[in-house]
Amino acid sequence: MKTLDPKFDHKQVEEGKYEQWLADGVFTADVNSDKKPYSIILPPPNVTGKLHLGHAWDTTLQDMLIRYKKMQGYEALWLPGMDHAGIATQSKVENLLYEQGISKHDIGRDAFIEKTWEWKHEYADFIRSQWAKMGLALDYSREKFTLDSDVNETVNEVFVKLYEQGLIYQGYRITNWDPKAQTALSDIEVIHQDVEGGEHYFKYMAADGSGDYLEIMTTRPETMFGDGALAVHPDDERYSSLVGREYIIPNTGRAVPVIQDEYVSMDKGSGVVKITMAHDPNDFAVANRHGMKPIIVMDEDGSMSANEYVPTEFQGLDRFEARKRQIELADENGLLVKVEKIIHSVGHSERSGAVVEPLLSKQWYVKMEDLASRSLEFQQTDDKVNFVPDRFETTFNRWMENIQDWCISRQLWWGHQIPAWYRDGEVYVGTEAPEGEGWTRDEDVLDTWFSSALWPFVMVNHGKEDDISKFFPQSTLVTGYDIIFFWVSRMIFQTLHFTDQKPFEDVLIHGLIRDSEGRKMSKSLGNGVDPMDVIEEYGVDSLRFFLTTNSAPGQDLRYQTEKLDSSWNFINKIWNVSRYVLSNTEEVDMSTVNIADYKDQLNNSDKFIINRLNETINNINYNMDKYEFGEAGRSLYEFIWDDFASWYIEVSKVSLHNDDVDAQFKTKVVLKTVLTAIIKLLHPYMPFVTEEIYTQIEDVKSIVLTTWPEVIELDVTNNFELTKDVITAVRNIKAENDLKPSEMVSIELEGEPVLSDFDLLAISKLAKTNDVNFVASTPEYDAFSRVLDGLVLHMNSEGLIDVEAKINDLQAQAKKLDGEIMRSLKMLSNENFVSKAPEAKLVAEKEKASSYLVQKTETIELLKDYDVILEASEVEANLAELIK
RNA sequence: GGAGGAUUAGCUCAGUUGGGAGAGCACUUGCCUUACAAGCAAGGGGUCACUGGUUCGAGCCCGGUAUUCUCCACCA
Repeated sequence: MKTLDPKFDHKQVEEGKYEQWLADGVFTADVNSDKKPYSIILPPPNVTGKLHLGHAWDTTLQDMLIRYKKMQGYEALWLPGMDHAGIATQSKVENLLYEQGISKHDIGRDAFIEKTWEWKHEYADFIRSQWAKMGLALDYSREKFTLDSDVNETVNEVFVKLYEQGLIYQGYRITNWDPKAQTALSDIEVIHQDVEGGEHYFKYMAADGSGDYLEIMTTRPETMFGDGALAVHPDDERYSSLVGREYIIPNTGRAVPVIQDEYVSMDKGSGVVKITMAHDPNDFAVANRHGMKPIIVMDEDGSMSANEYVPTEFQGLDRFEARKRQIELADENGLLVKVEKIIHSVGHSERSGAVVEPLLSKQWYVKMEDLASRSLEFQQTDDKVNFVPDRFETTFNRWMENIQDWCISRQLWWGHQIPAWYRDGEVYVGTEAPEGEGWTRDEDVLDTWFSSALWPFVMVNHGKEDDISKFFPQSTLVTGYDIIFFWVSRMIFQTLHFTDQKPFEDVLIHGLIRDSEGRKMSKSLGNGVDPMDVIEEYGVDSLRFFLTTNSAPGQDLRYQTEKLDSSWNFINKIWNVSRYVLSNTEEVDMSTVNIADYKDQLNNSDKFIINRLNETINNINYNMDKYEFGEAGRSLYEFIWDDFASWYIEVSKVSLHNDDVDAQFKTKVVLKTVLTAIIKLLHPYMPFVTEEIYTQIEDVKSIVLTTWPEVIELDVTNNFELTKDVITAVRNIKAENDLKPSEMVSIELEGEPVLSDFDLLAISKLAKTNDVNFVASTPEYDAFSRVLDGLVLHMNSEGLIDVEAKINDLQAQAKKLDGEIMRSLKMLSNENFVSKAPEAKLVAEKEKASSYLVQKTETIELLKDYDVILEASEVEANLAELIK
């Protein structure tokens, strides 16, 4: 048998374990197993770079669930994968090329895609090495990538089917355009940020030369060249006479007519609005109602178009330059009324950061109405996807209720190319290219989330039909609340549509990880923390325990090194506890020994620790099943540190140093039984250190292959209070001892001799005093006395007691008891409490009250010896009456 | 404009059907006690944001207010 090193060294503990797990195939799920299935699909990370702390958190939660379920006897599958992350990856590679002075157009589509695959392979390897560091129980035999050919096939099939069902269509309308990445975006890829802008008021002079003008406000003067009309509300009497009259766009010679539309608000600004149909979604709608033709004045790169509508000096100018110039020029021409600075919300591209431009273009859309309503109806059924915490279901529902059609085409090269072909205005959509000459394929690719949305059924649909029947729908999806719209909601409606099933039973939503000051971790702030650095310093087990026990579900988590120190200390504690137990219990073989065989030899402390272990196991099961990892972790922490290490191990030393060989062995059995359970319970939180320790308890390949601890079925219920007495006695004696270390000569316990000889021995050893004995009545000598639950503790300091201090001490005890008695009286004298409270609560309260009364009586008796007369109060009499 | 968090000890946060306010870190005191000084033992510290209500009883449930964060929508 190996022994544990004196000092916990996370690097030594982590060394080689992951490789061994993979070699032994402990993470590989068997589709033919009889065991109940449990499955999770890993939210596929983007192949754009390294994993950050948020990934570490997300994956640790999943890893805990997988290991927990495996040990509980489930056939647990955790399916890894990565996402091609279209726009994100493409811009990374473009930047890389840009640094070399190359544009993607220089090398062409095929070569660019080849370069991107190289990038992908490099980062995929890197990500896998990070998964290994984290210890993730992933089944690599099933690993997928969103651009794998079989995934691509499914994506194409889905696209074609949706097209045939009329749920995918091409639309010519205003979309969110990223002029930097030069692609369309969906609504949720646009991030609104408050920035400083201006409300610019221009004069649109009447075309008849009368000198009349209308005052028009705009925040985007550069789009004025695209105006097609000025609009007023039909009911606005101020302007009704002007309808049809024409006004000249400032700095141009072009005049536009006044039209009426209910879209215009009479009470906003001047009540006259310019209609710029190709560069504003609302204006586009108005223009369509009036049969106006769109006028495009800006190109895809954000520069002003070179056409008849844009004045020559503006052509090719960047949109923001054009804005400035237009204002200047209007001012020079006396057409600028005023400019008011404002803070307003402006859409930015999630990826490139560029200000998003509403641009008229032809794109592919998913029609959302039916898909959304089906999801919403499904969430009304008992079979619904269960959100944890459930408030996120409301978030989901709200979004679904207000959803717009989803723009899915992207003007990129990296991604799933859209399976559509064109010839002379004809459109063909199919999984294969159409027959015949002259067809050209759509150059666009699909939104990266279009393929991610299919993950739940694509992932298990790779030629393994059995996997689907066994592991689909998945059991739990774990992700952050920032991903609900992008991914969770889309998985739900796509999976419902294509499989008539939900994608997963539960969605566990966690928060965001923040820096120590509560700010989001971001590149621009430079406050990001690399999980690999944390692992280097604290070890992965510390990181995992920190991540899983320091927040409640759905709440954000602040990264604090103090918490990691604390986690490290806990693991160090576990390490030392294990060292103690293992070095003292070598002869106990856990594969043959059974604690039930020793049930008649168990002392109060043995039963106490088993009782507490049972409570802890129940508590952990309860909380793990509710995804309350923090609560489960705290319960383990308290049990291990307070009950096992601080109490039971100290008591075990008394037993092990005693002469009774049978008792010694029994103590060893308890020690090792409890340790074995603890290490298993800890495993999901800290796989590496528990593997290290467990393989020294039993000869097994891996702790993952063992079983989850069960409650020990022994009658251990009646010893809790006795051991509490022992603990309280030790605590009291030690407290006194600290004050007067050399003066205490003996300890007497007055009352029925309910404690065993071993208990008495334990008290004297742990409190470091002379023998402890039972006495029938109050001793003659002066002693500090404490009234325990059912016993009176006398600490004999042989006449050195300060009598006044002792009296004060006893009176303080009495006063404290009075408070408790008042509280009990209040509750028990309340008819509503007595009649409404659960029976167990009532009984417990009566027992408490009874104990307080006895203690108070004892205290009064003790005070009598010093001629301090303290009568029992009316309150106590009343309470005594109630208890009967 | 709409929605949802958060508000508990000096700091960061738990608090599981309503029933005597907790942890980690920090602080004070005493200890190198044969698993652990990254430890052990003891201790101080809180009108649970404010306010009304329900209840015998509220940190917890309901209404309102304040502060703060986030998301969604709109802004010609």
